[in-house]
Amino acid sequence: MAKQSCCHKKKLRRGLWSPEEDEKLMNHIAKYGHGCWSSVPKLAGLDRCGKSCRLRWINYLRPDLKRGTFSQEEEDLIIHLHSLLGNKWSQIAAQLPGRTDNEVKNFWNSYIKKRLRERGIDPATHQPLAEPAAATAAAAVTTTTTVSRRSVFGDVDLIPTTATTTIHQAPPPSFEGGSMLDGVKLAVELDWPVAGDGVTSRPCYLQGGCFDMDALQQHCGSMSIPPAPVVPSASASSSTLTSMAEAEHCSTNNVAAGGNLPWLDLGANAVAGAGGHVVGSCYAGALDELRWLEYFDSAFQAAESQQGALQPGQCVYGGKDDVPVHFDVHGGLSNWC
DNA sequence: AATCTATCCAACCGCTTTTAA
DNA sequence: GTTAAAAGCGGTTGGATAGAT
Repeated sequence: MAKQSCCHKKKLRRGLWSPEEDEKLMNHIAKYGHGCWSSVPKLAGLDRCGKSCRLRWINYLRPDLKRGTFSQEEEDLIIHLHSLLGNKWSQIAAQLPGRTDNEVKNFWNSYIKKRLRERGIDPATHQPLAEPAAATAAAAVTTTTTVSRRSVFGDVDLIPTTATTTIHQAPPPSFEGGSMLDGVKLAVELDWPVAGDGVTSRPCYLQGGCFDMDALQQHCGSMSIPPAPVVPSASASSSTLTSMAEAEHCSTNNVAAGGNLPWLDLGANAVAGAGGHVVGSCYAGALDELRWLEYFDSAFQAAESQQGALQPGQCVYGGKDDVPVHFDVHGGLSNWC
């Protein structure tokens, strides 16, 4: 028999919160803080369980909540972080100031998942959905152990060091001084698989590169990989173009298109320059399309790049188009520059 | 106008982890 | 070291609402 919740046991009120209940809870916390949540309902005069009060406060009443629709940058960041962390909603939400894990989770399930599927991307794996063409590409990937999954975006510092999955949160990303992806620099301690534990290949992301975890473990051991310089990736550029378009849409001051995105000279300037001076809001839709197409394409690059691996000595960022290079760690770490 | 269907999101459920006794 | 309570987390549910028929 299923265990009854605390609310059931005590026959407490459940369901939606009334404005009066919200007010009681807010007043109580404003005066005394929440302290021990189990004592909050009694002290606040609420017929709720402490757990329910806590959830209501965290997800709805907290004054620092942002609420409202998610921005393009937030969406980009969620997709990116999900590709790294999976359904670790609290960790993802921690990178999004003013957003709750519940909010992020709902947004993912109701919107992002659908959009990814529409574009032929499996939201669970961030790889192309199984289709004839995609299956071929996927088969190519499985022929080697060097590539398992590719980062959708390539501009986040991820530094594998030890054996946990702790995200060290950088200072909150700024919404004003740059794109969110630009603001978030993550150092991740990855959960290294132990040989024979059944985990055959997990991705390790380092600023546009994608590594086979086992391979990296073999090669790195306890070595520390120095953070590579922040280099714009082609995949980041299109999403940022969208952001730029939106920024332009929101601002009448015509802030220079790339002004708040210092590292985004690549695609940004190309478009802004070619189009005159700035990207008008009317291009936002097209840019969004571009972004998604690029995202889709990037999923195939895993298969493609492993066939055209870096030549010995070739710099990861030495490509003529600044396309993030995806290389084999077995012989590729020395190529990092 | 009435009904059906899809979508969104707040809240709940139950499990795991952390903390305190 | 053990146990119970509290807190945290991710998955799921159900009600409200919008849009389609």
